[in-house]
Amino acid sequence: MNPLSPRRSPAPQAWPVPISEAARLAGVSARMVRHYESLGLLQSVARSEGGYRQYTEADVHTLHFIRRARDLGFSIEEITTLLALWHDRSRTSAQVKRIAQSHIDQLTQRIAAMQAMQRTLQTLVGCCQGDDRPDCPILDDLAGAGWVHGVTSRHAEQIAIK
Amino acid sequence: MNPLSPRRSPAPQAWPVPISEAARLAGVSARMVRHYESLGLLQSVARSEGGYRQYTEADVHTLHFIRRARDLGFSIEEITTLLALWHDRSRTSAQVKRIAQSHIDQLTQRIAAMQAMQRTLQTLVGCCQGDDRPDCPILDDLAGAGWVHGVTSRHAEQIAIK
DNA sequence: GCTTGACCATGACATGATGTGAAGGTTCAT
DNA sequence: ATGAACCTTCACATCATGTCATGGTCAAGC
Repeated sequence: MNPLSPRRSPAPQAWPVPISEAARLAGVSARMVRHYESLGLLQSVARSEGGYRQYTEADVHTLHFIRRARDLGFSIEEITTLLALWHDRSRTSAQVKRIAQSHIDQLTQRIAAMQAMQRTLQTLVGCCQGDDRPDCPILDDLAGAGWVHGVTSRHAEQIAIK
Repeated sequence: MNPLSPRRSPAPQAWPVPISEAARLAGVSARMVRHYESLGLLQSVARSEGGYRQYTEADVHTLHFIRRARDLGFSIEEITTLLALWHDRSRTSAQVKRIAQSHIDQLTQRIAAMQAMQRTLQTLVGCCQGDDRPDCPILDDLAGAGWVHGVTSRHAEQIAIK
């Protein structure tokens, strides 16, 4: 046998598969596979006599769904809902679309907040000589250019990030 | 005395001030003021006989610095460095600029990752009827449109977010 | 002086998604 | 039957922040 190949040959899948194989196929870590199960995203995983988890093709498909959703930035809570809709034959596409649109909106907000930070920083960096001298408009800003004992009123725009 | 005003009048600051006042002036929570101290961002906060922290104007200034840096998205670790540079008279503006630029670059990456998600989602949402029927390209994508038992090869572009 | 209420201190636990490590049991090819 | 590779569960760590619990302190009014 090829000494480089794992104990169970990776070739033409024989179901069910152990957790490491399920994780590999779905593109997540075994750690997260167990975690998703503990969160209820993956129901009723079969077990061997010795207590080992055994994954069916459907299980791996679900894991892959979760992976893809996470790649798109959905939270576990949102994924829970998406999975439920996926399995619900009486769902409406409007329900799914609403979740996706809401997520897009969240992304939009967070992107805007980060871009605001970026703009401010870019301005400061643009003003900084970046030489051997200690004078630095970046530190001046952080220290509060207009700081007078007591309250400041500068830095008005603070968009909430998350 | 005005029954609506707090125990200590908020008027023309008398130093030192207790933690609640320091927090209010700096725009952070008292919880975080203690936390920053435990992290070493704020050294040697004086204490009253009863053990209460007493903040000087310089302390509040430092807290305000931290607040501003956090608003710009700097991590505590970066802020630690920025504070050290702030207090280091032999610093060079190049050192500060390097940190800021590095942070801008991080922001750029994260923004790009989120925009990629957003684009993908926007495309999917644009394809979804959003009506009463169950057919939904969004779910189809998550389920893996081209999913065949075993590994998928779709969804190539995955920029690492953080 | 004693009570009262507002304030403060410390410490623990929670978040969300994930990694890491320890201690011990299982599987399977040799 | 042995040993390597794999699996199990549990606990702890991350990061910045909130909240809660328990108990001590301060200042004002009686």
